[in-house]
Amino acid sequence: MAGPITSPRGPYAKTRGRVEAVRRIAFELVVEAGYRSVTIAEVARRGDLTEAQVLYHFPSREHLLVGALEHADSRSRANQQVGVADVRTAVAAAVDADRSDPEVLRLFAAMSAAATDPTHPAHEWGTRRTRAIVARYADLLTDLQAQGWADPGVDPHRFARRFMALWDGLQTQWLLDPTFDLGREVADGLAVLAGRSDVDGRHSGGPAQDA
Amino acid sequence: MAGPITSPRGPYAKTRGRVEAVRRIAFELVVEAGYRSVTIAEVARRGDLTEAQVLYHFPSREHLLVGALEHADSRSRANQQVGVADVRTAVAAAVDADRSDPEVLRLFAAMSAAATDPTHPAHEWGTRRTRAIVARYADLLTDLQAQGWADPGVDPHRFARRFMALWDGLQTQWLLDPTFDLGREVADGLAVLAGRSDVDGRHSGGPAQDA
DNA sequence: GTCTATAGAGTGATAGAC
DNA sequence: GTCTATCACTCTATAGAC
Repeated sequence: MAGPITSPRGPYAKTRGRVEAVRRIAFELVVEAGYRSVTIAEVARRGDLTEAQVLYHFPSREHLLVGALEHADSRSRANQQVGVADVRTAVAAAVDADRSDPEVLRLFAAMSAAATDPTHPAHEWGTRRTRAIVARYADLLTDLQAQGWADPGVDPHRFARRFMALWDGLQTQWLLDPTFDLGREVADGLAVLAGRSDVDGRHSGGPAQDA
Repeated sequence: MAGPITSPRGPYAKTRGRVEAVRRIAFELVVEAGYRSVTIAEVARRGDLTEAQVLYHFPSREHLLVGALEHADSRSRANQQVGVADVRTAVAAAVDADRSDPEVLRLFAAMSAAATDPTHPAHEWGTRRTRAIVARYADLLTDLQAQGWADPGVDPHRFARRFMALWDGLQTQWLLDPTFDLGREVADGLAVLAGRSDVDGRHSGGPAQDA
């Protein structure tokens, strides 16, 4: 796993504590007021540090945002042990958990796009995240196939890519205009991509509730 | 259609020409060096304007980027009349066209995420874009159903949401790590979402060429 | 390794001239 | 309506002290 990207610069250090504290402050700022409100000056104020101190540990504002992201990752990893008992309800639950902090989702969306540039500080974070998620979803499909829920003809890796893309894309649409049931759309999308022709995307419960 | 968001402030004006020129300059900067290189100073230099002049027509850097986006939109609208003869090759062709300017795609991805915030200058652009695309894809599915290519049980509006989400998501993944065939993935994803169980996502050509 | 001091570039707000 | 002038703030790079 190789540790977080914005790690302490040296092996000694007051740094460990500082860095952790700053990450938390940045994260809280995101939750409270959105990532656009995260500024070096504001983080310094809240942490009772000078701007130069913050800047020493996080060489740029973008690094600060990556720090907030990592803090969010470590937090949600705790809640992440969803049983695979019923995947669709598990997915819906995951969506619900996310939905309570839309500003964090916004940060994820913005960083995922920015991370696309190899020179961006979030690049490594984005690469790791994508690899990890694709691997997890591929495993998920394999399980679902073993349980007879998913079509055994679907390739797990390609499924994983698609499901991740679909989830991220739906999330962005939902952040833009939260008038549809994200949990339902993600869950139904999962079923369709898993090759279940019985469940939705089709006949089932009728058209979604938005226009 | 109501005209572009970054429209001239008044009805008279040198403005029309200026604004158009600046939009073009910003767009070209994106193509050449990525959206991060778009700065008020650089645009002013290239347009032989003062920074204050640029700032008058585009009250912030973000507005400038929206301008670049609109320029891109108007450009691609020309090439956009793809026949629906063979959808999958049409999709692949669209992907190819896009792929020649990855920096523009990056701008789209970044702005789509940022537009999510109702106070962001790109919000209206994002809302319009999403509505337009969803409407277009819904029509597309209806056509494909009429032709017997797509499963008639699939709801066009929900399909449209999904396909847009999938395409956007795959594009971001591809920008991050362009080691898979984006055109193929989008085309196959379309088939799966349209309810064609014969085509891919399954048995067909074997696993994709990347790990 | 940690931090101070400083300076330069980029962003954006305002008051007022034309 | 269009633009000049000016200023305050944020970000970031650097040199060097502790």
